[in-house]
This record gives sequence, structure tokens and C-alpha cells, in this order.
Amino acid sequence: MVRREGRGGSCVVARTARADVASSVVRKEERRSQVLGCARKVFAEKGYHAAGVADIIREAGVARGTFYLYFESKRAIFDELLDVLFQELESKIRRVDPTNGAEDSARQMLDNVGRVLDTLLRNRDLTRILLREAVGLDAGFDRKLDELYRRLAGLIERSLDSGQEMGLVRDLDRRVASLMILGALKQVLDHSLADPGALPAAPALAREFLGIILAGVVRPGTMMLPDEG
Amino acid sequence: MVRREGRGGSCVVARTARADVASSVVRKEERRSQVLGCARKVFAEKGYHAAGVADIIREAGVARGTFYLYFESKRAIFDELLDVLFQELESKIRRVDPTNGAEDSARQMLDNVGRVLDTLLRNRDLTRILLREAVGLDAGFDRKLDELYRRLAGLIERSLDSGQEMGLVRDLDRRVASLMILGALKQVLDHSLADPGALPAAPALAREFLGIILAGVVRPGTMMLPDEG
Amino acid sequence: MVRREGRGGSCVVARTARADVASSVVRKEERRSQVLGCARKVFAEKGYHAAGVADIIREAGVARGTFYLYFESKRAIFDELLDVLFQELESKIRRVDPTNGAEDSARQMLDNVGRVLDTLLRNRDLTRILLREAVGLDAGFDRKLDELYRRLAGLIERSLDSGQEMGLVRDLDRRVASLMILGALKQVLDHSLADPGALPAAPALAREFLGIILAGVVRPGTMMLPDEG
Amino acid sequence: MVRREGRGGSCVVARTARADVASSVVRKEERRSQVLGCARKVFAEKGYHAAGVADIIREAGVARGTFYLYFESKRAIFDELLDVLFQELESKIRRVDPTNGAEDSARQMLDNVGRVLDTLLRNRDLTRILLREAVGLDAGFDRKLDELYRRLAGLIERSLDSGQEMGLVRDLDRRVASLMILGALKQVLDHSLADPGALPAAPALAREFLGIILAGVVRPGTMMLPDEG
DNA sequence: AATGAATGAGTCTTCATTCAT
DNA sequence: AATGAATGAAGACTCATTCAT
Repeated sequence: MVRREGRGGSCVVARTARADVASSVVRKEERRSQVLGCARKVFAEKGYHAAGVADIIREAGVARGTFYLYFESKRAIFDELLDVLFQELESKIRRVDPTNGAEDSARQMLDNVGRVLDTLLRNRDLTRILLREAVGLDAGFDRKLDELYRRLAGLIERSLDSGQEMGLVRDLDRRVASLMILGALKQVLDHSLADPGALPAAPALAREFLGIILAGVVRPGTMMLPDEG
Repeated sequence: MVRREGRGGSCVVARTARADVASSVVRKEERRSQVLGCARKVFAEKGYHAAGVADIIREAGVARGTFYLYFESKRAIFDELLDVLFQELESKIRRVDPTNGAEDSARQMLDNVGRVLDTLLRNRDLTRILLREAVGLDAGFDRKLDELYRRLAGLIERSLDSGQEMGLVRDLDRRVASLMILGALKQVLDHSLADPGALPAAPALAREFLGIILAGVVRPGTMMLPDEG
Repeated sequence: MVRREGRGGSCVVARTARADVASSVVRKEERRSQVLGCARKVFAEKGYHAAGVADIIREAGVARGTFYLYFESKRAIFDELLDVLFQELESKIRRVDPTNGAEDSARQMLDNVGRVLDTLLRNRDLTRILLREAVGLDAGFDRKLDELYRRLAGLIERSLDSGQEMGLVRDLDRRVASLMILGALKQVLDHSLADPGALPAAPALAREFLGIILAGVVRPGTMMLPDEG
Repeated sequence: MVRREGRGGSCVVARTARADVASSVVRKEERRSQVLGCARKVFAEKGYHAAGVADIIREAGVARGTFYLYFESKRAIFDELLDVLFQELESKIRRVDPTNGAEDSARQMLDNVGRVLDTLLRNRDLTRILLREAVGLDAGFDRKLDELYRRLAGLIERSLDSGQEMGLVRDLDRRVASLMILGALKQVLDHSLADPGALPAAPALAREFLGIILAGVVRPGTMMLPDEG
């Protein structure tokens, strides 16, 4: 068998010749995550449906059978990939602790938003898969993605809750507000996928974003909603 | 000819007996839009990939050949469907005219948001296709959807521009703000797909939404972003 | 109904408004042969399989149903077309009457060959259908075509027979010779399809052709076949 | 895996049990040519259009996917098949070297004609595909076939050229003559497809054929073409 | 642990033919 | 006589998955 080097080197791992048992366990995990990494790249590039198992194994430089040695199915590897990406994303978020006052809270939020934006803007694969390729695949994946967004919105909502308790947050529907914040973030990121460079870089963008979330778009005192009815 | 009644009656049209030539033209258009309507339902239910031409024709109660009499391909009918949905959506939006003062502008915006929310909350097929099933299909569809969102964000951005000229809108990055508003709206709608009833009904939701967009989430004067670092 | 003028005018007949019964018979035949003529053109251009009934009716400017009013099927119209072409071809051939001596026989043959070449070189549709498009379609058509060539070869063979009786023709296998003559003719014609202008015009070509048939290619007395082994 | 024995045993290859890597390469080539061989048989029997991929894989006893593992499409396998057949045919032909005199040239020609006739009369699949099934399929295949016949006629023409230089061949249009010889050969072969046994066996047929080519059909001195006019 | 040839269910698309008007 | 919308059988091709080696 001739080893065809995958063109996209980043996913191909060197083949060592050692065969001792201890390392074989390690190697197994390595191989797994290598293939997973290749799948990530491939899914980001072509989308779930357009990407074939053939693409993944070509990228990884392994045989078809090997793929199924590590993953049950194409669906399973994508599922697992989502888990990894979810974790990668959620690891960037800290609960906001409002007990140290408004200024500190603002700083924490800015850090959060900045970190998330930075991560996602740097890592287009992750962003693309979360925002595009994993959307609308089927009921199962949809539920999973819904779950993620529910968790994220929940985090935001709880921050709003504490903020309200501290007297920082206005009286509003925190559920709606948290969804709006989440959606605003997603759209900003999504836009940068289609048109990279159209928006400011992460830190400035985070400030801008947070400023609008906190204070809205109108000059204070200039505009009010008409009375209900 | 035996007419096999499609089980999903909503898409099946009655056969009239008129034979004048003029009506044949009408009939052709009717049949076209009937099939298009069935496709809309099917795509919303199963998504682009999972939906087969077989599903559409079963739903419509027509033969395979009939489908291809009216549409070039599965892709083509989906493409056309998107056009229809885009129009349906954009027809609900009016440019905000700020020349009649702040209160009137707020009213116009509220109407816009209310109308859009109402339309989309009532019409789950439309919403689901736009927000889920048309996402991440391939480069062509992605571009098309991007285009839609670009137009919508553009509308919002221009409203912000005029608002700023009138002194109503703060000094902020209108591009970012418009994307955020669009994204906030999408997320609110998307949430209602997964969990209908979780959010207030259209009018109340529109007020809440717009209130947050306009004034942000914090109590005025309580919180400021830290100085840039 | 709007009459879409077929682009290729040659096949479209004018629509008169008279409706008297007597002429309707005439018109029916006219319509028939018009459609047949269009089919001839279409089959020559695209071949039997690539040509669709759609092509023929477009060319003829009639509706689908009308086609089936005059012809049982696509196969049937092609079948009938072959009959017409066979007749067209065979009408150009006269039995050679050898009783008036060698010179007259040669003249008759030259006339025959010249007439056939002239007809076929002028009428590329006919040639193309006979030599290419009708070949290898299925057992039925094959048999029909075989039959034609058998008849043509038979004509030649009988001419050789009489020629031999008159002492003009050498002692040879007339069956083989007649096939060879037929095949030689076909190939010359076929070549002119792919590369028109490559060969001399009909009269000169006929002389050349017949010269080679009659006298072979070698200078008399220079070459003999080795004894049988 | 259950091996469904194809009914037409001639195309089905045995499964060996060897597992060394080298043999896998061999096996792949074997399988390829096995399928190609079955396709040859099937195309000869049913013709290009009537033959389905289903027929080929049934004959070969492989699954649909296997077919597409080795060949891009039905068209592609036929195309490749033509290449093989062309080679098979052309390999039987040697340039005639006229430098050793008339007798030797005649012997060479006789050998050529004999070999070609023998090959093609023995191998009805080859003959049928070349003369019937590959004819008039579409522009691409037509060009390919034209190319073959152009090459063959070219070979004959060059032989006539040398023959003429040696003073053996009469003054005639060698282009026309070469086409005639080629066509004569094709017709003789084609006739044997429809009516096997109607003609003498290869060696005798070759003598007869060549005799007529060389010396024509009339007794020397008995018949002349009339003067031009 | 790895390989890659083989599988076959599934899907789109075409087009000759029919028949209600 | 004419129309053309509707039909549906037929056929090419894909690709996730399996399993013998």
C-alpha cells in the first residue's frame, strides 16, 4: 500500500513504526483526534451533506475502513465534532459576577464578549460549522444546536437576572433580552464569515457590541415607544 | 386517468371542468403555484436534503413528470421558493421615515417589527425555511441568503443613518448595530420555532424587542464601559 | 393558441382557413408528409435516440397530440421514413441491360452510379440517415436495413450475372463482388458526410469509382495472387 | 457477501483467496477487464442504448457500485471499449512493404486481409460493435469512429502510393480507391453478421476479395468506360 | 489496527405516450 | 382535427457502510 499524503498537511500525522502496546493506546487517541480534526476542516469547507467520508479520509490519509474503526458513522463523527466545538466555545465564557460593582461587571462582560469574538473570528471553521453547516440538518442535530443556544441564552439570562437584582438592569423581559443578545452576536459573526474584514477587529467590535447592548441605539431622552394599544 | 388523492389535502387543488383556452393558462399557473406550495410545506417539514421530489409530488398528488413540467429540478424549485419567501418577507417592511419626529418614527418601527414578527410567527413554514432549511446548503444558496440579510441589514442601517441625522440615534457603528438588530430578530424568531409559546405574542414582543433595541438593557446612568485599554 | 413558427421554415406549412371536406383529405395527407419531412430533418440532425418527439413537433409547429394523430409512435414514423428513403434511393437505380454490348453496359452503369452518387451527395439528410442514424438501432430496424442492402446487392449481383453470361465479367464470386461494390459505394458516401469536399464531385467520382470496380487497382499483368496455400 | 452467479458465466471471474498486497493490484485490473469484457458482450448483443448498466453488472455478477468504481459512466466504458477494439483491430494490420516485388506484396496484402477477416469473422462481438452498435451514437463517438476509418483508409492509401511508385498500381485516385477498399471490406463483414455462413471462410474470402480489388470485375480488354462527357 | 474492494438502497431526471378538453 | 397537460416506467449515478484479507 502506498501512503498517499493528504494534500492538506495539517490533518495528517506522522506514521511511527513503534508497536509497543502502551503507546498504541496513546496512538489510538491521537489517530482519533486527527481524523476528527480533518473532519472539522472538511465539514467547514463543504458542509455536512456535500462532505463525503471520502473527503475526510483523503484529508486524513487513512483508509475507509479505518474511519469506521474510530467512528460509527458520518453522522456520529459530526455529532462528536459538535460536542467538541460546543465545549470549545463554552469554555470561553465566564459567569458574570456582579458583586463587585457596575464597573467590574462591565469589564467582565467586555472580557467575555471579547474572548468569544476573538475565538470565533480567529477560528472560522468553528464559526462556520456552528452557524451554518450544523443548521437545519435534521431533528436530532437541530435539537442539539437548540440546546446549545438555550444554554448560552440561559447564561446571559442569569447574568441579566443578577444585574437586575443589583439594580443595574432595567425592568425588561430577560428571556427576550438574552435571546436578542445571543442573536446579535451570532449575526455579527455570521456576517464576518461572508464578508471578512467588513467589521472592526475583536476588541473594538466587542466594545461597540456591548455598548449597544447596554445603552441601546437612541440618544437618551430623545425617543420613547408610543403607549400600548 | 386516476387521480390519486394526495394525503396532505392542503396542497391538492380541485380539478375544474372549464375548457376555454384562457383558463388553460390560468390552470397552468395554478398548478405551478400549487406544486410550489406543496414544496414549501415539504421543505419546511423535512429540510432540503431530506425532502425528495417524491415527497413533493405525493403531497401535491401529481406525477413525477408533472413536477418536471413546471420546475427544472429540485434545486430550481427551492430556489424559486426562496425568491417567493424573500418577497413575502420584504413586502412586510417599510422604510422608516423620520421626518415626522421621534414619536412617529418609533411608531413606524414598532409597526414594522410587529408586522414582521406577526407574519413570521404565524407562518412557521416561511420562518423555518429561511432560518433553518435554507442555511448552509451550498455556496449558491448561501450567497442568496447572505444577499437577503444584507438587504435587510441595509434597510435597518439606512434607518439608523436618518435617525442619526435627526439627532435621534447615538454615535455608533451603524453597520454593527444593524447586524445586531437583524440578528436579535432572527434569534427571537428561531427560538419560537423550537419552543412555540415561550415568548409573548407578536405585539407585546415587538414592544419589548424595540424597547431593548432603543434603550439597551441597563438603567441609564448605572453602568459605563471601562475606558479602552 | 399562438402558433409558434418553427424556426426551420422548410418544414412548416401554411395554415389555410378553408374547411370544406374535400380538401380536408388533401390537407390531412399534406400534414402527414409535412411532419414526416420535419422528422427526416430532425432525425438526420440528431439521430434516432437523441431526437425527441418534442424536436419533431417543434420543427413542424404542431402539438404533441397531433403527432400521434398521424403516427403511431416515434418508432413508427422513423420506420415509415426509412420506407420513403429506401424508395427514394432505389428509384434512382435501373437494372443494367447488357444486351446492347459492353460499351452501352458501361454507360448504363456509369449513369446508375452517377445518379445515385448525385442524389446522395446532394441530399445529406438521406445519406446520413441511411448510413448512420438507422444503423444499430435494434433488431427490427437492422433487419429492415439489411433487407435494403440485400436488395441493392442483389441488383448488382444480377447485373454481374448477366455480365458474366455476356462474357464481360470475369469468373468470380458474384455474391462477394456485389457486396464489395455496395460497400465501396457506401464508404465513399459516408466519407463525404464527415468530410464534405474531400472527394471529387459526382460525375468524376462516378467514373473513378466505376473504373476501379471494373479494372481493379493494379496495372494489368504486373501482379498476381500467390497460389493458394 | 453472497456472490450471485451471473447467468452468463463467460464474464464472471473466480474469486481467489490470496491476500498479498501485490495481488490486490492484479485483482483490481482483473476485475476491470472482466467488467469491460462483459460490457463488450452486452453492448454487442443489445447495442449501446438498449444495454443498461444493469445488464452489464448482471452479466458480470457485480453490484452497481462496483461498476462505477471502475468506470465513470456508461459512456466512458463504451468509449474505453472502443479504444480496446480499435487496438485489437489495428494490431492485425501490417504496412505493406512493396520493396520485395509484386509477388511478395501480394502475399503481404493477402496476409493482411486474411488476418483481419479471420479476426473479425471469429469475433462477432468486435465486428458488431464496430460496424453497427458504435455507429451514429452521437457526435463524439462518430468522430472517434471516423478517426478509425480515416486511419485505416490512410494505411491503405499509403500502400497504394508505394505500389504506384513501384509501378504496380494504376494511375487512379488513391483516396477514392482506399475508401472503396475499406468499404468493401466492411460490407463483406457486415453481411456475415446478418447472414453468417453466407460467405466463404476467411482464407478463401481473402483471396476472392483481394482478387477483385487488384483486377476488378471485368475480363481484361472487354469493357471500357465511355469517354468523358 | 488497517485496508480498500464491494455493496445496493436511494434519488434525480427524461421522454414516449395518453386523453380530457 | 387539434391541443398540451399529465403520466409513470425506466435508467443513470451516488455514497455511507461492510467485511474479507
